[in-house]
Amino acid sequence: MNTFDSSSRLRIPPSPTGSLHLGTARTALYNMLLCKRYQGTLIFRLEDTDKERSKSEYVSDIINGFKWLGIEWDEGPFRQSEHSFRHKLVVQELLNKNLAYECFCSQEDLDILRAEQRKNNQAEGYDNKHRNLTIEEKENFRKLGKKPVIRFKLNENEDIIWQDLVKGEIKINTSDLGGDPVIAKENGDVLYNFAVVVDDHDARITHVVRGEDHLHNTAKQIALYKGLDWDVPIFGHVPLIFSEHKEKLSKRKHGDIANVSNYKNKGYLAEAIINYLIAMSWTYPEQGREIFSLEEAIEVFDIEKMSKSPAIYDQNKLEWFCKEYFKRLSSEEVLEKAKEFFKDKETIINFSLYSEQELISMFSLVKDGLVKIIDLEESLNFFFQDTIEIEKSSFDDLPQAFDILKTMHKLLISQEESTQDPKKLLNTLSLKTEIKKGKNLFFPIRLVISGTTHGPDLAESLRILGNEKVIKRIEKVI
RNA sequence: GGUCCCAUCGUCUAGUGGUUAGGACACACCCCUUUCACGGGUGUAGCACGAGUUCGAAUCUCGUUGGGACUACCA
Repeated sequence: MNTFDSSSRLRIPPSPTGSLHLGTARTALYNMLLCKRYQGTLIFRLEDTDKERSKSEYVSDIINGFKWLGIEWDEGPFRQSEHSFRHKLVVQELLNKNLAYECFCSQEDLDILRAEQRKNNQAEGYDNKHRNLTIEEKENFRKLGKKPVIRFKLNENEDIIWQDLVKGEIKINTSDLGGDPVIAKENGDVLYNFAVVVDDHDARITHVVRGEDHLHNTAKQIALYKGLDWDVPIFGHVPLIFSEHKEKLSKRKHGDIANVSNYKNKGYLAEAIINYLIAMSWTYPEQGREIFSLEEAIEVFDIEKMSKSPAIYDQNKLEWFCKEYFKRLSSEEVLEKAKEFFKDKETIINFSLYSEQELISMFSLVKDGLVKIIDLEESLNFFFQDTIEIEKSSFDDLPQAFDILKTMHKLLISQEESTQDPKKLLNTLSLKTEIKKGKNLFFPIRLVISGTTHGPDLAESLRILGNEKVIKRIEKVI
């Protein structure tokens, strides 16, 4: 059962009530994959019916995030708020058809009702009390200064059934939907479940692919489609991204990892994020294939092969993808990306301190194993620092450390040896000091030039740093 | 509480009635390396449980358990 073709119209409908969420990006990505594969049309719509919470800064964050990731759409961005006139018309239509009604229950009434239901172990929800208010009753409420919300009349005890693209048949009874849903607030603003139906219908959306947290909304929305006598789109509910504690990833609780801009700001590779996001819940048909481009995924992406269960966000796996992508880049490319990344940032990395050739050598030392551009500050900082801070105690477990350094200093000063032939320098040192174990020879030198025993290849590092810097650093210690 | 979804190594997954249950990440060990990495190799580790259907069940059915989502005049 493949329902997609070139007449398919899908959508990405983020809400600008927060910055771009990783899960939003992922469902957008799935929608785009499907659209591109079947040459359908992708509509971008901002769900900004909540005027209080929607902010223009979030709009640009979301759009920038999508652009950065390479998520493209065909139509839009549209704003749901632009359709408010149309929304009100449809509300009126529902009212006229007696499919919706005015409800004067106050928030307090509802709270009391819910508390009561909870106490009695009943399902919480509105009891549809105001479904059949007489004209007089309504007038009385109005005289009391009460303003109504509009509720949509759900058919009683009706099974809403649909064939979900990823979950299979799903059946939810209207009596389990928490009472007649409010479609328009007291102030006339329409609510999500209503606006989304009108907008999707007007945009001639054929497939709604979204997170499984919308499962119950879908039942409400199908009821609305039916009430309005509109064609019901095909639905697909993809699994959620979980945190390591197996709960829905949220920006409030999980901060940076849920925030797309965080990845961008730290210099992650968008291609790696995309690959990880796809691979999270879907497997490339070729056995064992994990690394694939967006273009390759578009060729073969299939929503029916989507996992049904949530994927736990795995930083290790993400970082593995990141490393794989950096490995596939040349040193020159990584250097270019770094220059671009650090361009407007305050950073220790000063590209004018070394020649282009030296920079390329430097980057080739750390390129493999790099997760994100910002990590370069840590792995490369010793090339740029004026003085290296070293804990004196670091030398404690290294016998002959000062012997090595003094010898090295002498060799360099006398120009018997040079950092430009680091292998020979190191060899001579090993012979002169009679140190066999590499660690005892290398660690003191590492400490002196970088302040740490971990880092890029020592010989190459010495060569790039050059005699002058190395001599200076040794002199600070001996 | 109610409704719905989900269930293969710690994690992501392959598997659609007959497999020594495969791969990847992570972890451990070994090799390579006069250091650090990279790379290569090996290993530890899984079908939640119980019935049923069947000659045969990770795979089909039911139940149990566990986890999650939803349950707004948010989206």
